[in-house]
Amino acid sequence: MPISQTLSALADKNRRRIIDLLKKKDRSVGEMGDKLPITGPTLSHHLDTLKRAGLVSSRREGQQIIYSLNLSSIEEAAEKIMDILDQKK
Amino acid sequence: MPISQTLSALADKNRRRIIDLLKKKDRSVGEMGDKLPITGPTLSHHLDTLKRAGLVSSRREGQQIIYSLNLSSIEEAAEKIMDILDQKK
DNA sequence: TTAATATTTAGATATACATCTAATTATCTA
DNA sequence: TAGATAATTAGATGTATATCTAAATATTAA
Repeated sequence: MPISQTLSALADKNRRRIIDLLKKKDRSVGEMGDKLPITGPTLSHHLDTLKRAGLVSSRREGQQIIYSLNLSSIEEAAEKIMDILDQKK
Repeated sequence: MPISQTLSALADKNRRRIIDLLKKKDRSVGEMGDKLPITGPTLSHHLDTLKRAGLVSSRREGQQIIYSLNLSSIEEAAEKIMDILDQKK
């Protein structure tokens, strides 16, 4: 995944709040919407951004879509970012 | 420094190239300009962005402005980003 | 003090993005 | 199958940003 895309995805506060919510457990869009100061469509847009950046995944469960953190991608992102910031590189 | 600002600053490829150049040694604007595919004014704008994000500092030496990495801020940025991505948080 | 060099600032443009309301799609249930 | 619920898509708007050329500022040197 391009690092620019990962960093842009993380640069938005509401998207970081989504990531924080998903750290605790997988959640439906509606459940996250209750905890965020944005409308459903805006939340949907942010989830799409996180998904295209590879940071989250989704699955349908009945009427709901459940999102979860993509742990391996988060790990990979952390490594790439450390590479940028590592002075000894 | 707000983490959003740090991440936005790092999200641009040319700004990451600037950081890479400054890892090796302090450099003047002109020297960096020779190594980047952008005009002087665009470079100046990126340097300003990095400076406002606290990632670089500058000093005048004669006609030239010399930029350097702000190592403590880079360290702090790395910690904050790891906090975001740390699943156990 | 005039000319040359180095960098920034001003102003313009095109693109990306965060947000909203309204409309659409998908699923479940009565 | 009709209505209710969940989520996404469409379309609009305002703001931010990456880029450029041209102009302004700061320093040095002749």
